[in-house]
Amino acid sequence: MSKALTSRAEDYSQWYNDLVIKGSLADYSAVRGCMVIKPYGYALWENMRDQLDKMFKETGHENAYFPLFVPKSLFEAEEKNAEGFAKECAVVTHYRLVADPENKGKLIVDPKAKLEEELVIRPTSEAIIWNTYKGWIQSYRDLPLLINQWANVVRWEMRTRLFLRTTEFLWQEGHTAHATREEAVDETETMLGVYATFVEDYMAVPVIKGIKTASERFAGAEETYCIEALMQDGKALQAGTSHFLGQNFAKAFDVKFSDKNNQLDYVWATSWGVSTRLIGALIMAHSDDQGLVMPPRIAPLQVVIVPIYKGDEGKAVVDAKAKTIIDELKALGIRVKYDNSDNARPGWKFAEYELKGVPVRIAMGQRDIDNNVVELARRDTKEKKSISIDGLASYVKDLLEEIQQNIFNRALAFREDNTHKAENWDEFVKLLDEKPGFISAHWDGTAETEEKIKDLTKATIRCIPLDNKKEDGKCILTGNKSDQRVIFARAY
RNA sequence: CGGGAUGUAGCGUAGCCCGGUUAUCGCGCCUGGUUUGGGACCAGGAGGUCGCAAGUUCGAAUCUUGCCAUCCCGACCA
Repeated sequence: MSKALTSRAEDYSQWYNDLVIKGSLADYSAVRGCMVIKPYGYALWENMRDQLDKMFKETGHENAYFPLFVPKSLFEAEEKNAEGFAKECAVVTHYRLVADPENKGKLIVDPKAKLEEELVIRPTSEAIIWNTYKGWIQSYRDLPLLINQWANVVRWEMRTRLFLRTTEFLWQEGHTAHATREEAVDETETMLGVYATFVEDYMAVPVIKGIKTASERFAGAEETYCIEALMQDGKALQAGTSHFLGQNFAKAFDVKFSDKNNQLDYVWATSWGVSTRLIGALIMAHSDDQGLVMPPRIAPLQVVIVPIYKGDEGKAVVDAKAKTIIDELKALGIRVKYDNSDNARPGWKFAEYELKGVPVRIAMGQRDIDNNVVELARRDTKEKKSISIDGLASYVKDLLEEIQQNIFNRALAFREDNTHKAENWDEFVKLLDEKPGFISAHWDGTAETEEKIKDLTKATIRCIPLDNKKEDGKCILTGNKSDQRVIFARAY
């Protein structure tokens, strides 16, 4: 079986490091479960972030920034939320170190510098944001309040997984306040749509939009919407969530507004987020045995040009020709790199840029220039052909779009090939072991059954699809009546 | 935090059971040269608290104990 189909994101990273390829996506830092995002990986994140940010603004949102530290008393305010995150909070208890009197050159926490009230490092920012909103909202004229923040958060998980579950991670979290339930629900669904569009159209990863069951719901939410993606090893990955928070936070933080009739009511809330986990999704959805495959729309580099030459004079000739091509590509807004470094030979460069997933590679040498062509290689299909230099830039522009489509179609075909229906328990168990992927099956709707299935098989209900058709059937475990299928899978 | 495994150069490793000169090999790195159309070749070179600490011993990478870290499996999870 190929590496791509057996590996998780962290294996890929390890694999690149094993081969000592420069520019691998991440390294572990000294802190357990944290990651250093190297420039190439960060460039990818920036492209993702810029696109998302644009989409948030198009839907009327603004960015703001709230503090990293959350006083414990604020954190406690919304009980369910606090309870849900309590087990994984990093907590600041002191504000100073002093020299260790018993151990020269070492430092200890100064016992005299104990904080009156502990500070929780945000695992999510509802508490501090809603405490702030309290001062911002008095009237229906202040609503809706549509704010997003780009930030880092810390969740001290028992077990970490590179990209998918690091102790500290980068994300965006939107927090909105509305006058009515309907408007808040609309917002929740709108933002889920934004995520689905982004992940499908830009990351080329097909997703299923759905809602979580009660037991998988975000702590403090009334309803959790999600997008679920399928990785190449047949495991599901929750790629983004959008929560309808009801009036829970407004009540916990006492955020009320006067409506047009001067009636006082609590505001309705949503929150939604995606994180650097999406990078993991990208890696696991598209990579193959030659390395990463970057969808052109968010690829840090869309085109790399590798010159082939003999001696300094030969190099000068190719450099000059390449210059005109690069200018044309840049004029069309294409992210291009010309790698004429003398450190590595062409074959080495080919392999390296394949590992990095650069969608299009152009190789050119004297032979090509004489024929007014270049050799053009696609990362997604590994096809190579000679293309005329005339009109090359627009050809490449079209090709990038074609690659984007092809990568998405391939991932979609994979998902369809690995989505099965199970009609009874035996089929369900057999599918899980033999054809891992999404399983569409009937469930009686109870938390007990869901729990039992999880215990028996490790499969969880990923979501109840939003576009679900009603269909009479029997629960695969209990045989009780069911009126719709839900999506099961083993998940990350 | 429970069960299992592993720690030897930047990375991957041999050696450990059965203690004994200067710790093995490959990749990478440095210098010089020849090369350059799919991860080049030759020659020379640098790089090690053998995870940490204590113990046993004339002698410890190797045996013992403790600690630390990492990985896998659970519980937890964007």
